[in-house]
Amino acid sequence: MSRPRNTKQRQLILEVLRGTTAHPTADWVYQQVRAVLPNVSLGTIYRNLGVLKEQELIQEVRYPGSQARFDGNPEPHYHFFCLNCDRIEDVPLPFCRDAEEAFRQKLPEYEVMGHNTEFFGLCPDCKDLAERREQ
Amino acid sequence: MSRPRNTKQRQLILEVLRGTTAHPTADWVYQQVRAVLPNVSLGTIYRNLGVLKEQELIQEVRYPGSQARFDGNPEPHYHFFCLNCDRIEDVPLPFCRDAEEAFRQKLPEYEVMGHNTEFFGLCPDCKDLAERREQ
DNA sequence: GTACATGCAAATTATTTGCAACAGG
DNA sequence: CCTGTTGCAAATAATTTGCATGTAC
Repeated sequence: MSRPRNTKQRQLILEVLRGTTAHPTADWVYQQVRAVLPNVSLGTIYRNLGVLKEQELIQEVRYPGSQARFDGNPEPHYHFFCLNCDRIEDVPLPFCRDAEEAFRQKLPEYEVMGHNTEFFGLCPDCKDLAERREQ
Repeated sequence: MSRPRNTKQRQLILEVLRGTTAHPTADWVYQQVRAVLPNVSLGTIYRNLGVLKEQELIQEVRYPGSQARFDGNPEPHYHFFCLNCDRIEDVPLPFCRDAEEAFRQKLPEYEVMGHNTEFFGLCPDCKDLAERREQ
């Protein structure tokens, strides 16, 4: 276990992630950071995303057919994934752990540490588009 | 929209996935299929996994830090992901759509088509190991 | 001063694709 | 036959790593 340092690269990556709700990819973060530190490398981005994840300051979100996405909010919360435009949004519903409790009751031999839930479907924009196309 | 054919490669890939509960990677499927059809290529595996997904005969499961995994059971159900050994298991709890309904009530401008939930923690084997190590 | 971190580039991993030959319906 | 599919190999995309140098503490 090493103690991570507060490099300006790492601070900036965290700021970038905290400053958006778009759940961006590593490459998007890279572009943003590069606007401030033009010599930063993509390797540094990936290494720091890994460190920040280990420190539980950020989360990684995955969805089939999409590359890794990052979330500056480390608290458990729901995500919505738009099947049409690949957008990921936060869902303003309270995070409910009832299912975890049911799991522990039924299968006590497991250690359940948490769960992720992603809803999927069409975001308002894509739903509108789809409805217009139908007519 | 083209009509897929029943090639022996595709049939076999589906059988392999239906014959395991291990949620294997594309490469594992490749090894299994190759035991029967030695000339099959990995490209064929990936192409067919894509087709089978589109036909909703299989599912793809993703978890941070792990490559794509495939599930021969296309019905919505819960997964458990072991943080220590990367194993994915099915969870024998009834699939509950209450959260989807709550989502629709609160955000009717979205079209919610479903949701995925993965629990995570330690499987029985890894929990035992961890407990023994603690002593 | 001593790790940890960086930039750079090369390496690795995972997945996709072009194409000529093949095969299912 | 016609068109979807295959095997092969090369290409692409995503991510990781080795290493000499730089920098936080």
